[in-house]
Amino acid sequence: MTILVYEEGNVRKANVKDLLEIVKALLLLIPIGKVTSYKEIALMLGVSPRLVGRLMAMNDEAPIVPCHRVVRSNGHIGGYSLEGGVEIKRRLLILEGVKFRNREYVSSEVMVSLKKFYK
DNA sequence: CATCGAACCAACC
DNA sequence: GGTTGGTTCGATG
Repeated sequence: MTILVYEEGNVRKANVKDLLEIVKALLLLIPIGKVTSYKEIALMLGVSPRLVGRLMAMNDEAPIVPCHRVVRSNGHIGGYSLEGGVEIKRRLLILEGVKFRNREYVSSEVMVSLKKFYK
């Protein structure tokens, strides 16, 4: 369960459980009607975007912890492993006021950087 | 814009 | 050990 994390020029150990808690906290910072990307979170944590996706899937408190507000870096809606799949994800986002460019992509203006809230 | 291949990395079998 | 994802990037047309 322990993995390596690249942080501020150093490599340190962390376990997936801890990362999951951090990710949850980050997700709660995303304003309603906005989204962020797997990449953004991956860069902040120093892990691979794929792992971020896995962490989302491990989130047992969805949609209270809004893992549906995370999309691909190019705006594509991405995936959703919970009951209902991407359909539910899209519905939740629309419900929150997220604008879509088309069925698969959110509008670029709803992407928000989490770094603003960091530090 | 769309598709493709490769790198990604812990979980799962 | 091989496969599988809630991905990304660069190359190509």
